[in-house]
Amino acid sequence: MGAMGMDTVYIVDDDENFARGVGRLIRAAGWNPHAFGSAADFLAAAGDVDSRAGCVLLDVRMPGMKGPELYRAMLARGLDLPVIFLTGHGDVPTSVDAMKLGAVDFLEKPVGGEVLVGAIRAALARQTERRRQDAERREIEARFAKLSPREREVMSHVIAGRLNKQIAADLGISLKTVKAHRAKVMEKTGAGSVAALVDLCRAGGIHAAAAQRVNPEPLDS
Amino acid sequence: MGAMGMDTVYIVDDDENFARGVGRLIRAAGWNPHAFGSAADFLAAAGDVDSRAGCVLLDVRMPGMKGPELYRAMLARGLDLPVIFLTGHGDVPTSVDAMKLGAVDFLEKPVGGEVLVGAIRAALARQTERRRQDAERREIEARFAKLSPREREVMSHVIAGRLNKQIAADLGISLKTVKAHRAKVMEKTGAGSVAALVDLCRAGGIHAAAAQRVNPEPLDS
DNA sequence: CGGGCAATGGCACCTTGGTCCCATCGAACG
DNA sequence: CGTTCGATGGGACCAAGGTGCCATTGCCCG
Repeated sequence: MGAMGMDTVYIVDDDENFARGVGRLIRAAGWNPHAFGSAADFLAAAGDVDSRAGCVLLDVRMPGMKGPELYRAMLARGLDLPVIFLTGHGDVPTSVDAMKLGAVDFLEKPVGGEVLVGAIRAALARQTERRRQDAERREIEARFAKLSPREREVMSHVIAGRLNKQIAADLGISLKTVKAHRAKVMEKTGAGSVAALVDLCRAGGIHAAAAQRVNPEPLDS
Repeated sequence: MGAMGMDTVYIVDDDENFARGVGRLIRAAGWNPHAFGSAADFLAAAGDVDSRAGCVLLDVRMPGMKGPELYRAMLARGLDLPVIFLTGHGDVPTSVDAMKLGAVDFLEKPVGGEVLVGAIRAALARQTERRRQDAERREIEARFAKLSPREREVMSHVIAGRLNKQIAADLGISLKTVKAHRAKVMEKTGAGSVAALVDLCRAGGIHAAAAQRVNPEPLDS
């Protein structure tokens, strides 16, 4: 682990002098710099850096894999740390493509300390937000993980607004059994009401199984 | 009105020759071009072009208001048509700022016909999606518009998962009255169940009024 | 092999929700 | 001034949801 709760800023650049300078700047700003001399070096260590708060500064022009290529490789393997591109001789198409890909920023060397620190701050803010949402999502999914397949099935009918008797008919089981499953669902998910259960499911990306949804025309007055 | 259901592509560029050429290209691709010689001209006509399907090609360098400035002015007045920037001599910072602002693309002149058509296609697709969501949203809000203030208040408690008797206590009214309001809500919104009502409210951006939400810890087994 | 658990279901009872009927009061509209 | 409508409420009644207690069957695991 790095020290304390400091965020780590990974640097991938073949220019050692530049990396050293940026590293000092980052440390002075209160973060933990970690430099790699090539895309390959970074990917090799990627397994260890994942899941931590941080962001990456990528040099666009490097021997071997270029910055944008590395970013694509990262996304492909689910490592989506926020990326800031740095380049000595940037051209518009490259910067536009990088931004379309989701880069936080695209800066030209030499870059002012203030600008770089600001970009890193933005990247880390993005990362923090992403992790917060992930945590929330996983917390919710942990609740559904406790449900048996049958219980999940009943739940999908409940959040579709079906009555217990309708669910019983659909599944070919008795009313009592539906009530039993339903009670289990409410207990395991911790939802205190149908409304809360629906909220939970929506937040967890779970949707109703083909239900009588909302009427297209409420009143035809 | 332009002809048929063709999408309109607005062009804001002080170079008449360029605008004419691009106009021909756009027409050949099946869209309806509409050129303006300056940002001021475009904004003057903006009231008429709003709410229609389309996108805008903005020249970055023009006498008077520049492309990015115009884009900001558009956003400020709620005119958020998708924008594609075009420039003769682009620099990286400008393109990056434009992309951060939400531009669909940032292309350098001279631009290949294929590239421009592709960018326009992407912009129009973005616009179509935005309009679809807007329409959905307005359809849902139309339902809530039919509710009286009191009914909306009761509804917010219902989607918070409160029982009728609790709502009655909260609002200081009788159980019977809550039932009456609740029935009106279900009738006017066309929601066939509490689950459907919750869905409708979430889709319409309506949230519950401070309720007993979901328990933090479902089972402490 | 016995215990635990998911899935099933019956019976009884109580709480809630939903829906008829009805009524009053006040504000807004023509 | 009468009508309409929102907000309020009562009574009766039925349907639906929720709970407790109980039982059976089948599977997996130690």
